[in-house]
Amino acid sequence: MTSYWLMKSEPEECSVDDALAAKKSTVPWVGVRNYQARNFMRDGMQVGDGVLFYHSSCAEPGIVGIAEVASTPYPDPTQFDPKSPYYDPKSKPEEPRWMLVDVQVLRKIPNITLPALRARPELADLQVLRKGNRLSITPVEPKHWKAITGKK
DNA sequence: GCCAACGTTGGC
DNA sequence: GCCAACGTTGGC
Repeated sequence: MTSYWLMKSEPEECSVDDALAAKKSTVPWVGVRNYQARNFMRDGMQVGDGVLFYHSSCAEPGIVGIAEVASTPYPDPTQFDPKSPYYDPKSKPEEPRWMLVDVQVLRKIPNITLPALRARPELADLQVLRKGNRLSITPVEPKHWKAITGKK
């Protein structure tokens, strides 16, 4: 059963264009340091799941690409790199704390901005639109996926 | 830069 | 296990 997700990325860190420019248009989703978001990647995601690629902390936050989960979960290598901003000294290679998946961008779409998303009544209960939502990965209901992408 | 919301930490 | 302090996210 295919599931759907929304994944936030700061474009200064990894934009949809950066991802498209990567080998196979695929990037490892490094840097998630929130247990709920990690659990979605580790326990919830399947290869082929749909992903809405969202730009956050930027001039025009919104959904900018359609992507999919492109790997099974594996340890985030940046947690073991002392030079990485995502370094986690408490995580041990034999017991990795942070897992990630690869994400493959399938196509770029015209930015569906936050105001545009909020303007659509059928998206009113999309999790990322909820007040105070800070979670960088959120599940997307099939009806919302369909409303946003026009596909099943 | 501000600040609301929320997660994490650590003392007890 | 509680909860205050603190840090981070992310829109504006």
